[in-house]
Amino acid sequence: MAFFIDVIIPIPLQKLFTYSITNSEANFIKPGVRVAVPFGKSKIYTGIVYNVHNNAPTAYEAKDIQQILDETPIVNQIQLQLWEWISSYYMCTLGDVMRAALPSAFILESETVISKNSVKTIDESILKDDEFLVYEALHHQSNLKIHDISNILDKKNVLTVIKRLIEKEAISVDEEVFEKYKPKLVRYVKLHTSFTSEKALHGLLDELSRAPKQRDVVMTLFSISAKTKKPVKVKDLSEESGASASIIKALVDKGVLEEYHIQTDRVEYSGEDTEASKRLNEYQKTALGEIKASFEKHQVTLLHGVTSSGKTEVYVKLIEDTLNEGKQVLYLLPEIALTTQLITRLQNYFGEQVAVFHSKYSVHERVEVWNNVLHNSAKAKIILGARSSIFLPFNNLGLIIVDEEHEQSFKQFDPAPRYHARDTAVILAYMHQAKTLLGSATPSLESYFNAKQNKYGFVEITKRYNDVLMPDIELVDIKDKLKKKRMKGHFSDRLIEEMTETLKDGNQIILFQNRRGFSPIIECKTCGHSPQCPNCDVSLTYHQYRNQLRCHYCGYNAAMMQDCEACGSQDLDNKGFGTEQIEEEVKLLFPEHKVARMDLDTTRGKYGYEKIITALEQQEIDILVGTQMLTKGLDFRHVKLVGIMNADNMLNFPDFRAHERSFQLMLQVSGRAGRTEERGKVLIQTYNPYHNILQQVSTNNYIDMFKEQMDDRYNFKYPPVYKQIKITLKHKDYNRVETASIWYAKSLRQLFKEHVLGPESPPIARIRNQFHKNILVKIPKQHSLAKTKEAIIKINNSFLSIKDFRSVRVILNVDNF
DNA sequence: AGCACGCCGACT
DNA sequence: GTCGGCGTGCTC
Repeated sequence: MAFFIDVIIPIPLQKLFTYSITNSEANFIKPGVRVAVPFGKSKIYTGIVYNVHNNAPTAYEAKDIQQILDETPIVNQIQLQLWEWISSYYMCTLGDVMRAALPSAFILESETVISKNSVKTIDESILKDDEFLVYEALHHQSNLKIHDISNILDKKNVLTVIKRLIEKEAISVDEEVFEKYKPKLVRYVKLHTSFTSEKALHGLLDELSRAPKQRDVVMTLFSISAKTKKPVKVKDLSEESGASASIIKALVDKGVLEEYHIQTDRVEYSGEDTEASKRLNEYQKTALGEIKASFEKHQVTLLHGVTSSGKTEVYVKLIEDTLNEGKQVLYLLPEIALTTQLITRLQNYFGEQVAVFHSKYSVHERVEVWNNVLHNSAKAKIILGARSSIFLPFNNLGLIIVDEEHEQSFKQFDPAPRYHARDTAVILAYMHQAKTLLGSATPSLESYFNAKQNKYGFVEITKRYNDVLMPDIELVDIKDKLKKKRMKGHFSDRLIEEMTETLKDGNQIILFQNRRGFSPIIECKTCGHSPQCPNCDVSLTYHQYRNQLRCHYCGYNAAMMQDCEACGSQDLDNKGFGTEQIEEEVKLLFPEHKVARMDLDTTRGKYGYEKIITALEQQEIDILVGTQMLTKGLDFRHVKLVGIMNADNMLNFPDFRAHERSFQLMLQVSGRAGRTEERGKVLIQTYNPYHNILQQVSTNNYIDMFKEQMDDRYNFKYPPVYKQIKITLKHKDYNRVETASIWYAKSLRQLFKEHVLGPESPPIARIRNQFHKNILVKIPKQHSLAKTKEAIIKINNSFLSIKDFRSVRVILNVDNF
């Protein structure tokens, strides 16, 4: 009987591809195994086996696979099921999901390798200039990659040159697949077995008496292995004995020492013994009990605990319980909250059972975590990770914790799969028959709504840890202050007053400004012109630290000009303000205090973020100015004052969630104030202190905010009352997207009537020279989401069959919030 | 997504 | 006249 496999290929194509395999391969191959398959004319891709069957395709001849890459599946059945769910719910291909799910080191791709034709030498005079350049390069290097050749010739289209060279039989090409992951090997040494007897050993030491350095090394080796009773690393031996690598090598060459390698993990925890988890206070204990009770009835439970209420301790207890049942735990956090602080805290409790998985890890490290989870290793019982860790190969999951559940960064916007990690986690937990705990001080409306609807269980902690009071929040009317001339730059007299007071007591201050850059916009005072990005429809932002103008959308940058490009006037003005300018102003106001800034620019690099945090922790910084980043993961005892420089720019953001987000953001930032006995103080500067959201923030009234926002969501048919799908069309020609989007919206409207909004140009209509158009489909709760998606896919297919529209890129975004 | 094939403008 | 631009179609 003939055997075939359906394979997922990591390209955005809807279909699976069928390959033929031999009978003996069929014994080996199981779903979830990687195979290398030929695809198209010359490429070789890594595919994941989806299933094995005997149905020969009728319309075409199935190709043979090139090789099997794994002995056992690296992806399990539950994962394949989850991939399936993501691809159908978020309207993307399985290939898209595969690309996002697997560490890139698992996805091998072939590369074309060019080498000189060794069989015959050719007459160089028949070669053209560019051909000769390549041919000559092959004299120095045995083989070249496509990439190397484009460097040599300094152009991108090199395929024609290569083709001509093949015709002239000067070169040959090969497709090679490279294994990207290499296990890390550590060198160890031991005494050669011929010296194990007492007598041989004495002989050896005598012999070495004339080589004291070498003798030392051998003696050190003895003492280390006697002390640790473990294999001895070359590195340790050389450090301990002070001997250079060459001395050790001489001993190995002599046959005195024997060298061997052991594969080790790159990520290893070598901390102190685990400490017992803390005892919970009364409120935490009650909450824990309630969560457990809630899990009896609900698969998902929402934990609403005010900032600093000690949610983490409650999580720790739940994790302990789950580990005792012998199950794995996934602890999801937004990327920026994954700080060393939290990692160390959990490692103190659970030691090496904690594995961390996030984007700053190298591909190698990720493969190791993946394998540890796959083999249910003791090193990966608890996974602490950002959104992509939902893709790890869990086989025995008992609990998923989604901390800071309201965070927007759980949703992936680009590229596909545009999944929401919190919602996907709920599905994943369901597939494992596991429980999900969502935690937040400011839950998202949708989660709170689900809890209200009794879809989720609900538990609250209303008191802060150690009964610390909630910070005192004061609104400062800067419109009034401005009128009364009580503003110094962007600082009101109230804020300066509180800052002075705080600094006098030796406490720290955090200033929050929701915008980066020095002053986003440069404007000519004479003609009103402001420099624009050539690729996007935005004004360029001024960045003082490099004295340049930058575009936040495409990365374009230019040197800051001296005079206006339009009229030549030298009178240029800064409009708006960002973190850099606040930092400058603070330095002028409080010259004797240490000021630092935390935003995307200052936290680049692997440890940029940690450095600032440590400095603040050790009180090397008195005043920290920053953006969003400040809201997460910081837990400092000496921050007493938090200043929100301008509440209005977030409230006025054109998005249906702007109010909800502002509320969450302001409360989260406020939560940074006064985490110990002393009560913290928060000042919010605004032009509109009577704004409902600000009133709700200042009274910490989540319920009111929820009710009022939900009314709006009902009235304007927004989530969580309605579901929504956003369709974005992109093209470099404005007229093309325009007509295309009108066509698309019209087709949608025939089916969904008034539930279709748009097409509309987004506030920034052009990004990277592509014009955008948005169409929004709102789906009432009683409508079937699946049917709606089917209909959209149908419309999308007819859209793509129209010749004029084929070049328009369509992006479908389910739950685009 | 790649990559080959095929048809039109700007250069030796 | 060729080189190289990118619109179009296909991939088991």
